[in-house]
Amino acid sequence: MGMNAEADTAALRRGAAEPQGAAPVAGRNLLFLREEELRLAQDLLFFGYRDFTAVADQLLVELNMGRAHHRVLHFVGRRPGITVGDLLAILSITKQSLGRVLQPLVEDGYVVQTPGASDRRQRLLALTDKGAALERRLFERQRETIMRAYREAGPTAVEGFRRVMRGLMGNEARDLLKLLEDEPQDGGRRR
Amino acid sequence: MGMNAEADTAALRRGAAEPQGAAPVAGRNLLFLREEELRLAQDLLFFGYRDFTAVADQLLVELNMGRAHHRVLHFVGRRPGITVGDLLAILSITKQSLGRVLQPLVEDGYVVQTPGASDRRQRLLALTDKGAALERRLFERQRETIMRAYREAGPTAVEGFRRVMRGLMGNEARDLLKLLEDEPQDGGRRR
DNA sequence: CTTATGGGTCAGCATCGTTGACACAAATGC
DNA sequence: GCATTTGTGTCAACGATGCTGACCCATAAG
Repeated sequence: MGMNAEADTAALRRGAAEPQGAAPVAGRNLLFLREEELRLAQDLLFFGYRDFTAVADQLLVELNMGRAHHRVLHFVGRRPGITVGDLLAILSITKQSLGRVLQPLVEDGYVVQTPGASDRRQRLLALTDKGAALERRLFERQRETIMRAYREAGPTAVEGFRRVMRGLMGNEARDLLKLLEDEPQDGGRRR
Repeated sequence: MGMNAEADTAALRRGAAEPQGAAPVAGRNLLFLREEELRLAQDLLFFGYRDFTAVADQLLVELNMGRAHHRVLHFVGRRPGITVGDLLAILSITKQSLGRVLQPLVEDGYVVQTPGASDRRQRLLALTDKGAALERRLFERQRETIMRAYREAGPTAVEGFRRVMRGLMGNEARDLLKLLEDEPQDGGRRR
């Protein structure tokens, strides 16, 4: 299964009016770049993301929390010891917006802040047991959704999904993603 | 680098893979269903969707509109002649929330409402030329993003991406998606 | 010692989602 | 033919989550 259709036909790129209707699927050159296919991608992203987030939202409502809380729990869980600054970069929100969500999470004992060892201005974030437990409950919901989608689609499709999703990101997001994927327990974030 | 105990325990807790009891895909391992892989999926969806929507947001800000406006323009453009009720189902929001966005779009001449032929209570929605032009400008932005991702990933990956995204949706969303993919039911422009 | 940086916080505002209640015209049922 | 249901609009109030501007503190760096 060859991937990589690097050859870019300028005609297709510029959305030259492709024939609709009886488009042969056999050839599968760069047909997947037709306008209709790209519009479909918009739809897929909308519905997919909408339903993916919806499953966790149900639980959040019961806890009087919002999606913003979930995002914090998720990324702090992903990267225990993360700095506030890095978290802000990941979420792409302002300090004030984060504060409004983070503060209650700390007060309610879901997240702990500890001064950085090398830089005591930092407040390194981590989940408490309580926070980890909640994050896990939220994860279990989405896990079901993702697992079903992955299992039905199969490994090859999953690999393709990953490639496309990475491609949708900007360079900055790709770097942030690497941060999350790294194994080191306490990545030496230099400043 | 001070060691972070919480990081270690969290990492350990996450380590174990657990192949679930479903029938294995013929001859293939299910490693892509490990917890770490599923967490990665969460990250990918977050960053991917975030950056995908961000490109259009820039333009929207200049026009004093929000993402909600874009969604309406998109789906009305996808389905000219769509009823208010169907649009509500697609967006999964309330009549009131839609009204706040739709009303200005109509007043500013981006969308037109025409009484239904068979049911005159309905207000069938369609884009005006002005609306179609705006929707196209927004689309062009996202088109670049999707096109790049698709081209870099290749046809096989794109097919996989589609399969996974469909799998993430609930049944209801899948039905709605079919509605959008159906042959255009006339009612307006098509480039 | 001075300045830059990581982080917090107050005040106010915008967007976009919610519920509840009510209005009205047209379709539909009996 | 009248009662009910349905499709849509709308008012009022509230909640979650973004934003900007301004200012503070503690610590790091030069």
